[in-house]
Amino acid sequence: MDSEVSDFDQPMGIESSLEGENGENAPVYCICRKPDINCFMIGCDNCNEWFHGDCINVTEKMAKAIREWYCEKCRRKDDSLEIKYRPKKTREKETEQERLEKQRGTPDFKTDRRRGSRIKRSARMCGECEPCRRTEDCAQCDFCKDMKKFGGPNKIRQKCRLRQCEVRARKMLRVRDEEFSMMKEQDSLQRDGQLSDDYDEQEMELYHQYRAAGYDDHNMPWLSDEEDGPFLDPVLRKRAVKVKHVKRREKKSEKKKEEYKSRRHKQKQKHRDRVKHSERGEGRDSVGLRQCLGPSCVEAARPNSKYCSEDCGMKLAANRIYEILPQRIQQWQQSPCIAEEQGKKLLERIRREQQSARMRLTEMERRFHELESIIIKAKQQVVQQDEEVNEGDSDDTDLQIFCVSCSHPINPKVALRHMERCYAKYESQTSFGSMYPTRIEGATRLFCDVYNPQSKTYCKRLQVLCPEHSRDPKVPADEVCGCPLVRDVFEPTGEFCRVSKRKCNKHYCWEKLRRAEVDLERVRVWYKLDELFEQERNVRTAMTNRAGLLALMLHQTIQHDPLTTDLRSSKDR
DNA sequence: ACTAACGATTAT
DNA sequence: ATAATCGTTAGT
Repeated sequence: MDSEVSDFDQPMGIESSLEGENGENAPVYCICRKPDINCFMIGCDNCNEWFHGDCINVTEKMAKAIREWYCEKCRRKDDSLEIKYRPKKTREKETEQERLEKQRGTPDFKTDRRRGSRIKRSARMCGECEPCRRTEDCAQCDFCKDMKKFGGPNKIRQKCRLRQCEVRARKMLRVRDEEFSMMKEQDSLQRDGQLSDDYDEQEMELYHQYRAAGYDDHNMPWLSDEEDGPFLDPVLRKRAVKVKHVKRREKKSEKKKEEYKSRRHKQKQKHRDRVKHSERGEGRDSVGLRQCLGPSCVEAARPNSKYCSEDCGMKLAANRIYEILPQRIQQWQQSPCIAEEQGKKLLERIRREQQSARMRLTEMERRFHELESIIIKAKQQVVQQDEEVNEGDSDDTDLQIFCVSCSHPINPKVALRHMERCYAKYESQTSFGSMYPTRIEGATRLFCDVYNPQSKTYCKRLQVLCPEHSRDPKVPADEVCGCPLVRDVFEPTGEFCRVSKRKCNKHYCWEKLRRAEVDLERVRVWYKLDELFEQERNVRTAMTNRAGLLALMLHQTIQHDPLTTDLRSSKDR
């Protein structure tokens, strides 16, 4: 939601008084053009202006139900803009507006796709500053490193420092002072670098680490590049990490000392830091141009690159592959691959399951046809006029039944009929759709698949029991019920119920239910098959990738102890 | 005053 | 169901 209670809404605490400096050049808002922000405000999703709830008669409570809000001016200018409300789940009572929306049809069926095109605004996001506009996490700040996606423990759970709003995020969450200068520098480095796109921040960071660890590319040209991480000797790599940690600690103690000094002094220090960083990071490159690392190339490298051209980079990469790959392939073939064995076993199992699923499918198709022929046969029966079925009817009359859908008391005689209709009534009020039509080859009559242009979805109920898109056909007066009669619940007698279909309360809609039973099972089998196919595909991809170029280049199997080639101990198997 | 941690809420 | 990220709090 784009409306919000501003963080100044609460009584001034320590924190907000600290942040008060943000309001120094207080901007004005709303139709009243006053700088007041100590009350509930709502932002226009078109012009981004903020409005006081009181000035435009929108309460905080109303705003809770609003998903997109547009000010009057914008709405007057552009007719297509209308305030959108969120569909309510277990929220408080429906608002008047919401109900209107509902009556107009299925209100929210994935029609709202404005995310991404617009920056969201909230209590902690002004939506306008650079950090708010940023969409990528920097992957290097402490918050990023904490994130699961960057392999962190997810303990801090704050968003990337570079994405903390300049205006509204808490100060302590924004970019830290001592890191700020470095990041800024990197930013500008990237901006005027010719190959700026090839260097993202992560790579820059790696680059810095690498420099910090004291390697010199010229001694080890093979190990000089960004993507070389995995090739580093583990010992060397460890040392690199250590160096980095030391640096961290130094930084910390430096900061502690500084806390005793004046603020002014601190800023001076910051400046010095910046100079220091730039010297270390870039100084040499900008003065003496480096030579391109391309094989036998004598050109100068392009700024921010190690090569004079893409071509040289590619050549070097190709050479690298020629050099390393044959050795890797040999290594690969030397040791048995357990994952490969397991994969094969898994594939076998999957295939067996596929086999049985297919058999089950044929069986279900057979039953499908069988049922259809039974139904055809049943229709040929003649209604038996005289025998008005009244077994047990008399003593049922004082029994009371309540409909499971509407909870009204109903006559047991018509209970089935009523409940079926009642259920259909409610069921047809909801939609059950998917974006895609069903495409199953060789399958007849499974899903309803009626297209709903409003929600752009296809109905995914079973066709035979979709009350929304198919009415039960009107029963002609002379039609027979025709339900196959059974003995002991399951054993068919070969006879059919010969009561008039309109009058038979016992077997109401029996064809529909029997068809649904079969179809449901067919759907299940199809799902199972689908799942198995996917599994098979996954296993296959894994197996192909395992000995693929990339994997061979990136990983290798090290046999730490030649005596135990196969690390599986006997008890494992 | 500050940070790490974490439950809770919201978005996807 | 999971990811993102907010507000709160205990600990330093």
